[in-house]
Amino acid sequence: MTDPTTRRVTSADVARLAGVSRATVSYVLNDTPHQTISAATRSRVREAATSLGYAPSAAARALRTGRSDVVLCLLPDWPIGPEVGTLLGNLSTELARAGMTFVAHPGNHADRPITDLWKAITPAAVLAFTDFSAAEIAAMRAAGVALVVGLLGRGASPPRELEAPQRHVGRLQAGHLAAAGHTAIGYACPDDDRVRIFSEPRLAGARAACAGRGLAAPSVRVVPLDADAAAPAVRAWHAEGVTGVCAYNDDVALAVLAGMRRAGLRAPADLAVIGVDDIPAARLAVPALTTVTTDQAAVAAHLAATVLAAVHGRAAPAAELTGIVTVVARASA
Amino acid sequence: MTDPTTRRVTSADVARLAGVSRATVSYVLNDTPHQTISAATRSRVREAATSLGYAPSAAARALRTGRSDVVLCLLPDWPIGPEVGTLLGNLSTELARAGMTFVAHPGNHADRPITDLWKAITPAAVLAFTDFSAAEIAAMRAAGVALVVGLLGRGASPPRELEAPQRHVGRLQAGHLAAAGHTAIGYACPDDDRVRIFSEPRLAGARAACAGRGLAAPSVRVVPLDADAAAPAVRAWHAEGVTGVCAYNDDVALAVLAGMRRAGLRAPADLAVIGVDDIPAARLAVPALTTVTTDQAAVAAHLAATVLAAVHGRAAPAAELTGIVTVVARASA
DNA sequence: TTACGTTGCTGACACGAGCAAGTTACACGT
DNA sequence: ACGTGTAACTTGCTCGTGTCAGCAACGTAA
Repeated sequence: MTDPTTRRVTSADVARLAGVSRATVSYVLNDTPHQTISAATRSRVREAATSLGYAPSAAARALRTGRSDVVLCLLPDWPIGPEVGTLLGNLSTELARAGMTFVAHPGNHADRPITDLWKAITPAAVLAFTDFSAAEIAAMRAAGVALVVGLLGRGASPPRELEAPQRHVGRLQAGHLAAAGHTAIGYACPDDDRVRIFSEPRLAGARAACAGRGLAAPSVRVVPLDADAAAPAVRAWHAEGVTGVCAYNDDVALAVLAGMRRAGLRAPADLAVIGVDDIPAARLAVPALTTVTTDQAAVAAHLAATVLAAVHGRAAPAAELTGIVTVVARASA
Repeated sequence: MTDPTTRRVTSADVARLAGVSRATVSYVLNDTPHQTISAATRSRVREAATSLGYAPSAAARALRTGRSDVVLCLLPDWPIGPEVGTLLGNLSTELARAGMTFVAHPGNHADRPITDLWKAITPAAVLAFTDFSAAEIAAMRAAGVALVVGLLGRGASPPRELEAPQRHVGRLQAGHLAAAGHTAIGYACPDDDRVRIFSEPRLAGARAACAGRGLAAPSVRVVPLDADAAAPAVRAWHAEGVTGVCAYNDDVALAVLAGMRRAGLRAPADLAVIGVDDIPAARLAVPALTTVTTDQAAVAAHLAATVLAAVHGRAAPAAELTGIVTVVARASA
């Protein structure tokens, strides 16, 4: 497989074949401004490059320029769903348009200190869902990372990039239930502590929506992803008079529906349920699940703009990230 | 944000502070074998490095050594589910253990030619779900990529790494239905052509299982992820005497169940359904969905071993990748 | 005394690309 | 004839690291 005999094609090879100097090759292939190179030479160089299959060395380029055009996203250690998947895809497209390369690193920060990452890749920017410690940020700076963005984080100021839309998700859920006449509202959390970083802002948004309408704060219960385990929580809500439940996401919402079936309750008559994400299973559930969906393309565009602005030394763009969250009304609420 | 005043800490800075030469710093920090360095000097260098917060430059190291310790995975352009997510996570852990760094690039190969990738990153190996063209492979080789692995691909020889387990998925599905006494079997495909690369081997496996038992080939129908749209397909199967359906994945299986509800059929009495992936919604469905699950940790371990072997110039390990797929029997089949 | 091995370190050269500064050659204006 | 300008290049330094060859000092055996 590995073939040590075939040497790498360098710009020197191209220069030799085209009969010019290495500098000229660099100028031509990078379209360096303020350089006057004849059309004939340009095409000779281009031809030589393609005929040799020349590909510039990423390492050498990064070393020389000091920057690397790579944006690294540290993924959380819980399994990512399709929404995060599309977010990453959109982000990649958006950044590629600006000449940057987006890559994601599935995180197992327990397994491996992130510091090991910098001796493999030196990104121009790092995105992460969780917050960084001051020491981690210092380490990244030392390794040459220009920008560090924590997307979510408890009580950070200024609020993190994704904090506002996540809060709005919860606000919309509770608002939808309130608008339908529900006055006692529940909030269904997953039993996985690792998603706290997402569930906390959503719950905060739901709380705010209730407070804004003079309703009692949501009754929070943990709902495992299992019908039998979910049933007690559902019964407890019913007993305390809760008539509408906001779920952390669609999976949890489906668990609430399953628990209701076990408990002999009907949605939305006995308990209305609203989820988040609009996964395919949501529209296929019985009853079809009302949910809240986020325009991932818009989020990606905003994050990309933020990264690009910071990398180029401009101020971060202010954007309205609440209009991109919408309710998908179906039968369950 | 960007602070051009603070210069990067280099090994020369460390050397100066420790009062030794740069070479010594390199030997100490890399634990280079066959180098005799006194314990006193070693600790002086280590101390200087940590006190300065020294982090070696990934670019310079990659340039010098010619290799980069990075394994890049090109993701397909359809949204990835949690299974692929955990596969990536496990792969990352497994490779990290061997000192390699795993990153994933969400692919939109239409948007951007992959060749642009190599001028940002030069990976030691590239994994991809789709097949590469000969030209693409040549381009990667030219850019210094040691190993290229296509995980799936139609009619490739030798068969791709993931081909066998994917076929086995289909074989297990059909086998489970046959064992339950079903003799006329259907196969439910998604309406998204982009997942062909996965659905084809699975369908082939189901076909093989039917043929092996003397049954007719599965009746293939496209089932969109919508109850109303799925109902006609379900009715058609019922009309032609099909009593058991293998679905491409759990989402499609849920669509079949939803279509059955529309058509007034009951599972598993009228039509048994078996999915793939064991997503959370599967166990919460009515009836609870029987499905097939893959041990992603085992797959990750095998892929990691393959990559490591190739990078180090050893032969690829042969592994049995069929025992890691198992049926999760629930109510729907 | 001389030859030789070991310990502990340093000097210098690559790796491949970007870019500032320098060098021709030629045209133009006076 | 002579300075000036400019098109079209080239020379040479630099980025930060790994590593080979070498060098002094210090035994130690012949």
